[in-house]
Amino acid sequence: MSKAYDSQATEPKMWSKWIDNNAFHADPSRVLSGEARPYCILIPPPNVTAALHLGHALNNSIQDILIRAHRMKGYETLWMPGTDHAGIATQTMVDKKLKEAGQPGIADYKKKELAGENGREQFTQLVQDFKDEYEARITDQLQKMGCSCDWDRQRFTMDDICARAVREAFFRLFKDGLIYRGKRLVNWDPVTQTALADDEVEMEDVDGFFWYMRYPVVDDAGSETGEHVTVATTRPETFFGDTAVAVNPKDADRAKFIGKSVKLPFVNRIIPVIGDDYVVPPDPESSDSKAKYATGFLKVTPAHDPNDYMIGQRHDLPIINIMAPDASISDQHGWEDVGDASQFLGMSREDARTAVEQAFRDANLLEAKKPYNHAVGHSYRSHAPIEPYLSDQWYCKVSDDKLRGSAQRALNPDQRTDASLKEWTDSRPKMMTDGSNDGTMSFYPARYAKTYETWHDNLRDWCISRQLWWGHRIPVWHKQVDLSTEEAETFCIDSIDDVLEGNHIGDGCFGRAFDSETGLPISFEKLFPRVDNNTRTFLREGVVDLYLCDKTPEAASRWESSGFTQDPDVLDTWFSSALWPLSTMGWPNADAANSDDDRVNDFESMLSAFNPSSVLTTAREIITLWVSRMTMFNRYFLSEQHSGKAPFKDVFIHAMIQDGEGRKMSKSLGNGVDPLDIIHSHGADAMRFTLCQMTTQTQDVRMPVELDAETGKNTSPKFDIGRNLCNKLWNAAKFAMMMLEKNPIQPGMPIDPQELSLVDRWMLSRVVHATGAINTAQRNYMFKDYADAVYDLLWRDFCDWYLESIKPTVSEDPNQAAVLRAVLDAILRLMHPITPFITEAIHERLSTIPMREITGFKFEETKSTASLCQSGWPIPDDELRDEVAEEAYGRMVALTTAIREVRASNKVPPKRKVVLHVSGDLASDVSRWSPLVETLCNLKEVSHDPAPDASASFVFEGQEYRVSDLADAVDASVEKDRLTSELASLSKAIGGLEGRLSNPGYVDKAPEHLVNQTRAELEQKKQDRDSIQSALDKLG
RNA sequence: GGGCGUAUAGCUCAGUUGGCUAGAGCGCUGCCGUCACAUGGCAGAGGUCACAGGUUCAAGUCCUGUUACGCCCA
Repeated sequence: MSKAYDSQATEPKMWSKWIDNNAFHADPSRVLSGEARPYCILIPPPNVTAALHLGHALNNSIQDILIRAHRMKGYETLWMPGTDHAGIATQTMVDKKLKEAGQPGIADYKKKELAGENGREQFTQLVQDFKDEYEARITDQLQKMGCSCDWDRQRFTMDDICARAVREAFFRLFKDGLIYRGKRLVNWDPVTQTALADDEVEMEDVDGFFWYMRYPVVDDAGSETGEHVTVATTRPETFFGDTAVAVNPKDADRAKFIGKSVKLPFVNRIIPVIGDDYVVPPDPESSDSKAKYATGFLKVTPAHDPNDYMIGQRHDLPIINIMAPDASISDQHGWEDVGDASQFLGMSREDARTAVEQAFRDANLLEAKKPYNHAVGHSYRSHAPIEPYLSDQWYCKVSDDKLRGSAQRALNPDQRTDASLKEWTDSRPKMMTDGSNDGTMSFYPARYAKTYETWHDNLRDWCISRQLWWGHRIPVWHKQVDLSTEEAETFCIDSIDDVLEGNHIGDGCFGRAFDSETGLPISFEKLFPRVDNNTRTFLREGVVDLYLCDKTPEAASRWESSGFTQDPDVLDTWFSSALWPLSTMGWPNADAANSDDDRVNDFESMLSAFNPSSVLTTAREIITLWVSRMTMFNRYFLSEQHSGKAPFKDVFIHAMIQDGEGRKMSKSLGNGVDPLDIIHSHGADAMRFTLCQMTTQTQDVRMPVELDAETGKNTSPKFDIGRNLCNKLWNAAKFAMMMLEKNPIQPGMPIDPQELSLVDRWMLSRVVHATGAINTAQRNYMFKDYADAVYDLLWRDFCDWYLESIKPTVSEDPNQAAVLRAVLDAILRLMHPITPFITEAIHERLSTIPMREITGFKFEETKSTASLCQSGWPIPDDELRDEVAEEAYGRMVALTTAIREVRASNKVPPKRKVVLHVSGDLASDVSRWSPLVETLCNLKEVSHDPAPDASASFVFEGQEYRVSDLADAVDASVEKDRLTSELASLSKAIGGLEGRLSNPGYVDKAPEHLVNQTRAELEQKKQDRDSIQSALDKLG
């Protein structure tokens, strides 16, 4: 074996071994037959937009640790891998790359599409190529990290199987009335020109202004009365779309204006002054900045402000959209009465703001302009300010109890809050109801349940359409139909030949009709009025918009020949992500999935074997974006009588890695660390161990980032911890196996642990302790505790003490050799989930070394032992826990430490052997511990004679002992200093203990065992002090 | 404005239901080329547990308030 561990040479070999053994493949039939319990993790599919960063490395290391541990514990283990198409992010990224390369971007392809030249298809093909490249790159990264995913089942959110799930889900929700089309204000990103969901909008504080604009009051005839009202606004450029001015009816000074009218300058539109509670009356002294800056008059622009939209709804105000999709001022999208404002048309909203200010100023209509800092929504993708924009969008009615309530009820009742349960009485989990499936999902750490709960309490309907090309196209076809025509009648009657009920049109297709005039839905009953019990007729007047949702692959050919056009929009990426627990398992059609995927043929078993999954491991911002939606959909689509099960039992939210200054790692700051760089410099195991050890229960962890001068790449000294640990393991194993190969273990009957030496019994007991600690840590997702337990077991117990202790005896003691072999094996298994490559490599060699069983030192049964990765987890009997050995060995360690201190303070050269003088009880202990003490303290001999004058003293368990032959002469002053400082610290401790015991409250009220413990401790310290004092006295 | 988190050694972090003289790793100081490992060994220095009150026999830990920083939501 090499002097140091070589990760670069080892990792590829071990990876091939696992793949050749098919070690990661999950077999659902073993679950369904009851042979094995399932353990399943669905990977949070990384976006194909970019390579993985350190946060991914952390998240996936955690998942692999859990997966590998459970595989070794005998579970049938599935880790489902895959990637996410990430609609807007990927499309934007490809567009940017094309532009950087000087090639046509999406704008050019849009022109092509308009010209009928297939621009959409050409562009999405380019994105597809990009996706292929990044998917391969991400897969490679995960494999380099050692991720033991079932690679035969890898999915992509836009592959055929996932696409079928999306069509099915959309169809069912559409049919059930949980998807609707609505003209609403959306969060519009004018740069990417798409709607965004609420959670895709980032609030940023912006230094802006309040503008105070005067609107003249007019009389009934429209003539100015000479009065005016002053509105305060942060967005003067939207005034073209004002359709009212509002005041608070309780505002005594201004309520008199209600019912009057004002004239919009330049536009010359006459708009009413209305009363609405929403308006905040002005109060210059108020700490509320709204009241402080308000004038009491609010301009109401329903098409460009969500609050104004609500006011507009309450007062039935017109909604006038004054902008084009790129947010320039336009009279082409719903604004007709331009009046004298045509000079502003075509301006960007930023230019318009300046121009409007100037125009008002010139007309003496600008009263003031005050600086104002406020939060403005920005697109998380383009970072442009969001424009509230009126448009037709598809919504998923997540506010329905079947979705929202179901997600609330999924939460473990211990993690619900009283306030939420009180407000949402229906959301109380119905745990007592048979088959309710409620209350089964728990968050770790528990505090994150609150984020989940609050999100649902405040949930609004989810805008699911995106004006993009990269994504799942909405499976809806539209046609405006004039019902009076013969063609319409023929079409409608023919198409509903096999009407079953409602608007069900044929197999897999469902339609809804809306009155084109009013936009109101037209029911089936109205469209096909009943003549008598058996006959229906057809409504022969009016124009309707027909929307047909068709989930079948033949949909396009079926409807487009009849003049229908497919909705051009795609679905929000999270719609397909939300189906991940279903689509990856072949839902809704296992047979079709089997034929779509030639790698596996057991989709029919997957859903029942592995859904719900065991745990979802993710970052906290995903709770709202993804956890919620997966829960709603899984429960909705798997519901029979009751809501289906939540898609996972546990949700583990891991910490976020920041740099040394507490900033997010990001490309723009240049403080990111690339996992592949670390794998290259330190090895995958070192990276994994370090990340595992950093994973505490807090929400942020810091990783100081340094630029490596040699490679020019970012790294962190923290990874040295992992590298050093691997090297330590490598060398300890090398040493142990050298011993074992020199003196091979003879096979024989299992060894009775009672026949083993002290240090062997101690070491076995340490393994039992560590195994327990590690199991507990895993169960509670305490990854740092796991790493620390491994560190202590390997480094402190095994290397520092066990290996050092057995050096003189292991070659002559066959039982000890067997223990060494067994303990190293157990350590490799306990470490394997964190550091899979190195442990596999060592185990490969260890498994060629003969072994002899030790009674009670057992390992879990697994379906294969072809590699360590597939082998069983340690399950040592509790009887191997040996408190007597731990106590005795602990005393020996304390004695060793005391002697080493004497040696160090007297500057005894490490090579010099000294003489220990003991008498009394300790003498027999030391002879029993021989030759451990001699080896560990480097003793020439243990003498029972009194020490010569040239010796140094130390105190052990209240008695004074001496060490001689330290040097040719002992320096009395060093000795004196050491003893004096020890005496001082003892006196301080004694003072503290005496103080506690002289406090009557303590003796009376503290538990008795604690008081006794304090008394015993005081006695011991006093003995120590007296011994030291007497040693000092002898020094004179 | 609401919610959550964090503040402990120079740095990164542990510290369960209150019960040690507050721990670990890195870094630092001294010694060590020793035949598993210098990516190592042995020994050592280093802390008013953010601040102010309170509860208690006992507070890093519980309560109240304050300050600073971070994140999420509005």
